[in-house]
Amino acid sequence: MESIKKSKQELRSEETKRSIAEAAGNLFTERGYDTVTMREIAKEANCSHTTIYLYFKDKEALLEQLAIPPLQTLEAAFLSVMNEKSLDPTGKLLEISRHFLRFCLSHKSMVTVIFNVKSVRVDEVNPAGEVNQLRNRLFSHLTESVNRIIPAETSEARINHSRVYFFVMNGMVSTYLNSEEPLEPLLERIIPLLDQSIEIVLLGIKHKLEQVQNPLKGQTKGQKDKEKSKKDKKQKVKKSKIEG
Amino acid sequence: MESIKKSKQELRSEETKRSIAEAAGNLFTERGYDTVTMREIAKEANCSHTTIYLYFKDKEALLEQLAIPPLQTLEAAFLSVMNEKSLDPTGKLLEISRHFLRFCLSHKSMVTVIFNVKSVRVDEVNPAGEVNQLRNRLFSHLTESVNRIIPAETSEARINHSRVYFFVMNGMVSTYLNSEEPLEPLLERIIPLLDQSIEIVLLGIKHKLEQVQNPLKGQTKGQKDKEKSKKDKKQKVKKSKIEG
Amino acid sequence: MESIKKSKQELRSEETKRSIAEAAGNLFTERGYDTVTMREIAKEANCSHTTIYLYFKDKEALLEQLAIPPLQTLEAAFLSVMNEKSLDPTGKLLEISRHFLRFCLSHKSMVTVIFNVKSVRVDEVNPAGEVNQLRNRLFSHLTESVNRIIPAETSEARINHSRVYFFVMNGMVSTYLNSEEPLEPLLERIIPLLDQSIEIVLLGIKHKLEQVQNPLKGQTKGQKDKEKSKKDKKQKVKKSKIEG
Amino acid sequence: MESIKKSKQELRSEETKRSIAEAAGNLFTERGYDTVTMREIAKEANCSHTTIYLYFKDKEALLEQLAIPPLQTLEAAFLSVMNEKSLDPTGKLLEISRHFLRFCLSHKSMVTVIFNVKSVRVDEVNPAGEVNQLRNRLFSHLTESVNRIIPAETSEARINHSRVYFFVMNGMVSTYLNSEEPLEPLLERIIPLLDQSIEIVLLGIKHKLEQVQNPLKGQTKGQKDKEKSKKDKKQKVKKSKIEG
DNA sequence: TATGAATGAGCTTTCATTCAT
DNA sequence: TATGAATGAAAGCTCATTCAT
Repeated sequence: MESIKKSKQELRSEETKRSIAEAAGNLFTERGYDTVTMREIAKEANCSHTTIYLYFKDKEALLEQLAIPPLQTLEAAFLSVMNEKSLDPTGKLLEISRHFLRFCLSHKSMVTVIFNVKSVRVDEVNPAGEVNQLRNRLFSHLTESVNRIIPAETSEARINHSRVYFFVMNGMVSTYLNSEEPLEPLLERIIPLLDQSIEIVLLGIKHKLEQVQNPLKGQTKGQKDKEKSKKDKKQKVKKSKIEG
Repeated sequence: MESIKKSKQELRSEETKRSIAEAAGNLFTERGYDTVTMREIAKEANCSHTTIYLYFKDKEALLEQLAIPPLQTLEAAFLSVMNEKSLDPTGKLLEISRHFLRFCLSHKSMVTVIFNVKSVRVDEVNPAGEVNQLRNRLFSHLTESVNRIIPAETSEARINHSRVYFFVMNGMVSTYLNSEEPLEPLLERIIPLLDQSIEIVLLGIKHKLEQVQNPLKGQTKGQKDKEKSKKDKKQKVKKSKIEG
Repeated sequence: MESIKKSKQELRSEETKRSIAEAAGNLFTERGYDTVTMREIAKEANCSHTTIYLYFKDKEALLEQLAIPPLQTLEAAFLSVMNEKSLDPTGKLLEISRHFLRFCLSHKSMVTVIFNVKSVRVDEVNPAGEVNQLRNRLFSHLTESVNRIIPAETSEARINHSRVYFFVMNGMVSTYLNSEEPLEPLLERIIPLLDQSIEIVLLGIKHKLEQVQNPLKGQTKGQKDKEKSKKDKKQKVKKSKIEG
Repeated sequence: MESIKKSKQELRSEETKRSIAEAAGNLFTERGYDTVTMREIAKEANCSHTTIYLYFKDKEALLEQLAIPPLQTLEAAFLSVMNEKSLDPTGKLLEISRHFLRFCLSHKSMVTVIFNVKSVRVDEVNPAGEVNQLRNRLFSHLTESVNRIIPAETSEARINHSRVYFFVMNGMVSTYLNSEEPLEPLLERIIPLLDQSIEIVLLGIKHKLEQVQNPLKGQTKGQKDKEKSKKDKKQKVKKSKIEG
């Protein structure tokens, strides 16, 4: 597409760049950004460490350029699922969530480095502009997918409820981020957990909403107790300042 | 109380140690153990980096001493709540969860450093022995508190369901860990979110169990669709290998 | 011989390594291993201290690599002399001693660092294994060369007498080790001193042995006095505890 | 003597100074100057490390002040022996040599630090003035004691011959300086070696001089061979440039 | 394009020394 | 007099990065 014919040199050059990116990706993923050295990347990529600087301005740029394509691919996957006619909103949310979980666990460095605002310094001239934009779009896709399912009450309630979804997602990613289990078996094992968790959360939200609309029905003893104890909750919160 | 009179020197010394601990805690939290330097800690604590070594053997000891007492206090709080006669199991879980959330957000360094297994190297001779033991006990207290609520089905189901609780907790902590909002207002704001999230999860689990026991009742359309779509889920998982 | 053509880079690299080794050797010699810093070595070698680490794993490795090849060359010289048919035992000892003195004064660092047991730590896992082996072999070559000359009396007497040789050698090395005179003129000047000293010692030993075999002949007045004074020597030794 | 009455404070102060000096002396002796820290000295002296600075300007001054009294004592011992009527010159030399050896081995730090010119910086304003003067006087006493024994030939010959004595002394000190054997047993063991070595050297010198005066008598085969081989000695020296 | 050589900044840690009480 | 608190200088070493070929 881009060029009908590439000289051997060009091909070789591309291959070098690709192998550097692959090596860096693997190492960042396995051991995080900070602990990986340029020389290690070079060794893994079978080139000199100085060669890396021919293709990437510096270590941080390497990380960024490494991040953008996967994020774009992820967004494409999100959009594809959202436009899938054969799935209902819940199905779409599940599928998107699976994509998201898989992405985070297969690009570990991105979770810590890109999703943590701090590490991508904002004090530079638009250093991670594209990355940030992508990040924001991804989150809004997720939010939208959740909101399509939860019946519209007051927008405040809806927002609060949708947060539970994010907590679960964030929690799953955090929980399995440092797992040493190989990716595929790990996913095979935890995607059912993801499905189940989302199912539970949606079910919980549904019944919570029903409860609010019809407060006398379906309460368990625990719930009633809780209701009672709500009176002094605030006080409890205060009391629990256990640390200096 | 502790001592009637403290010399000015003693006070100064205590203050220095305290400010070092605080600075280290904050910095570890924000940027992790490895990337924070002793000189940075010293700068933040308004002292020379060599002064740190007067109070802490080395960087690792600084981390450990930072961690142990709060963790012990947290465990004491856990036990106190668990023995509280006036609370039902749900109330206990809520209260424990609040303690846990408050702890994580007020000791941010511990979340990244201690709860992430990697950072506390395991290849050394009992490097963080006491820390690890504490950590394990805390988790077992949480697990137990959850299990007291969820009706005993198969133990597998129970374990899986209780995981949702952990995902939510972990997710909340991760979400607000980097918040720059001051601690107390933040907690004031998000503890209702915590209560609500746990409530939703427990409600979801309860109804999920009922569903399983009585599979025909109470299904929503979304649920049925999901059921249908389960057939090709595995295939989907395979298909979604979107990255090399 | 070794390679027909060397690139400029190779030459530069070799020159750098050589100048580092030279600088380190000189400084170790003058001020000992511990007090010399990597930065000082670098300054003397006209390079950055980090450059040293390109050529030597660490400071200890620098020391070792500095020591082994010269020690091997020295042993080769020893063996060559010892197998030289045209020299009688005394001639061999003289020649070997000259080699030894030249070596010590032209590799000053090795005298303090290698011949002083302490500096090469023994508490590590075989830290200077090869160096120690070489060292031991060298000393046994020297011992053997001395023993070929001194007529075999009781082995104890022989050992004691041969020690005088070592004291002289060690003393000469110590005396001229810190000389600032250039090596060649210095050697030109002191090798006659060495020859003379060994000659004197051998002559002394010879006559001492004769004396013992035939105790009445050839005593000087001084000797007789000494003999007399031997009675209270032990007491003198005790008396001479002049320091607390 | 110095003051008829000392206040309790003065006594206590002197005691502190003494205990610091003792501690420093012990540690310097055992482990050398560089490796001993001020805090260690303080610990050994049962005081704070800051207290040391009340009595000694700095670490180097501590070492110096530590050195002077023993050196003075040593000189006094030298003079006492030299004035001893009951000893002949050889007996005096032996006794002085014993004192000297004992001193060096019981004040190890002084050997390396004071007898090695380098370590006592000369670029300061008379930093070690008294120490240097003492040092020089001690050496001249030794030289004189040797010269009283060796029959006066040409002064050049005398000087050269007397050097052998210094080589032996220097060699013995160097050899046993780092011995880990306790001092007293060590001395008990090596003072006979010292006596013997000096005896041999004096005997050797005596016969050497006789040889020179009467060159045909008393040559051994080895000596003759050596004489023969002298022709090409210079050439040998040249040839033995074995190192680059 | 590619690389080996070289470096400056910076890391953790130690130590002699000064400050303030 | 005596001391705990605090510090600057400097150690060995690593790493991302630039230079020269």
